[in-house]
Amino acid sequence: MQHHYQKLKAKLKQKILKNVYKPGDVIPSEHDLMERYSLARSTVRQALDELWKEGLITKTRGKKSIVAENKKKALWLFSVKGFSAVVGEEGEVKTVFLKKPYKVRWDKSFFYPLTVKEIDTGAICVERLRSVGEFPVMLEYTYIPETSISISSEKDFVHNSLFETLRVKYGIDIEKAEQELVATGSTKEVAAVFNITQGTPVLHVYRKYHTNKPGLFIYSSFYCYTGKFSIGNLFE
Amino acid sequence: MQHHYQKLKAKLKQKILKNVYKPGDVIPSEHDLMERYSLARSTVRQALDELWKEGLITKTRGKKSIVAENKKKALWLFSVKGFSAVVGEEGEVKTVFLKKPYKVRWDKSFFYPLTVKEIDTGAICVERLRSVGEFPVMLEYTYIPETSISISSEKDFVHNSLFETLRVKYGIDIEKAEQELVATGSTKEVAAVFNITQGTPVLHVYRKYHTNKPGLFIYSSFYCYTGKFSIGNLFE
DNA sequence: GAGTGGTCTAGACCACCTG
DNA sequence: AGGTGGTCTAGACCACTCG
Repeated sequence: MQHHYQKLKAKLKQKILKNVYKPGDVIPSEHDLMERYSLARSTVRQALDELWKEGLITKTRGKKSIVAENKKKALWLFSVKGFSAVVGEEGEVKTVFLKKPYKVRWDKSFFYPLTVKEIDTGAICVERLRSVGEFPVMLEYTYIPETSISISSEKDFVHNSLFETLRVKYGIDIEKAEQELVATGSTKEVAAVFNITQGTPVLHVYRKYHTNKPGLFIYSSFYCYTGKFSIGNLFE
Repeated sequence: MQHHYQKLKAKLKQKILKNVYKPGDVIPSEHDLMERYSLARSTVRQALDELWKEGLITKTRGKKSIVAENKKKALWLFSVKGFSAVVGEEGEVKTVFLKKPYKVRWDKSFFYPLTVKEIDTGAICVERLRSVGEFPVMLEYTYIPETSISISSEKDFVHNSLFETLRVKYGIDIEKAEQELVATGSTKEVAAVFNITQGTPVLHVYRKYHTNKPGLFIYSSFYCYTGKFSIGNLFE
């Protein structure tokens, strides 16, 4: 959280999530934000653009931007900030760590090609289940190269958040990500977690996170049950 | 294709797709592109950022950007420019119009809320099937408000492309889009098109395109069979 | 140390919206 | 007509890469 646009983005996001700016409200114009925070317009715009991509505001030429109505029953998870922003009404998003984080050796046929250095060091796997209200919706396996990282208990997490922990304790920031999507029938294990019948279609996502540390990538494989909530995103 | 960054993006994209810049090649630095095309750096960067989001180049601090290796068996369709960019080796992407475009009245329970004006006018539906090589991968239904648009035959299409047609003939540019994803079992009709057994999981996408014409939105509902090719995208 | 991409500033013009 | 967001310019500093 070092760049100006990230700080501004975080401030506005907080105000939106804490209902200082309510759904349907206008937010200050780019010009106002420039003056209020002593920033150049392009910096303000970068912050607002990211808020738009996360589905928090809508922008229209000639009008002020407004806080999005969060009525959708969609999960907005195609942003590297992950899962937090989203989902109105139906209930809050909760994250549960299924096991203690554990060490693994990279599988020979990992879903993304690995560098030699990555293969030499092992990885730490974190298993998490996300729920909206009572409904489990996302089962995630995250793989972090063991280089200079030591997480051995869920108590090591800051604010119960993996990425927050990486940022605060290790200075690791997520900058970008690439992913691949596949629709697949749920396995017995996945079905059990989501409380659905085996074979029910689920979304399987493979993800590779790019960090601010050159050569350091974080990988993730997760399943989404879209029967209760769809997956939403915005793009250009 | 009016803005400078869009023109530059299109030029670079052409060079990449026509293999003037081959996978693994470096492309000219931002500074070079500034001078060559007499543009400001931020304009060059906007073009390159969009190419990155479409998966055509990779960027690294301190190094020149390079043309991405298109080895992935993934469809890169989360960009409003649609389908064209993608998929190496395995074969070319083809688009087939399944029927003549036909008029429909909006369904009462359309997948996105409609304005009164939209409901009053009807819509034109275009059914298309996309294939990679021999494999059909995407069955799409696109709905265009009938306002000031008259497409009645597939021969009305420019370059066999719907969006190209809207741009050239009607001055309609797609700027942004929002979408929702659901994993679902294929219906009999969908299964028949993809030549799979009924119930095989497919990805169902609902999409709303925002255009440069205020109040004009284009809607799309499509199915992706991800058994042969996954769906890929990049984000921040 | 020179080159590169990431961030940032301080202006500008335009098309669009509203009163 | 004045305000708004979308595009654009012409600079600047930084962290990083590489020879």
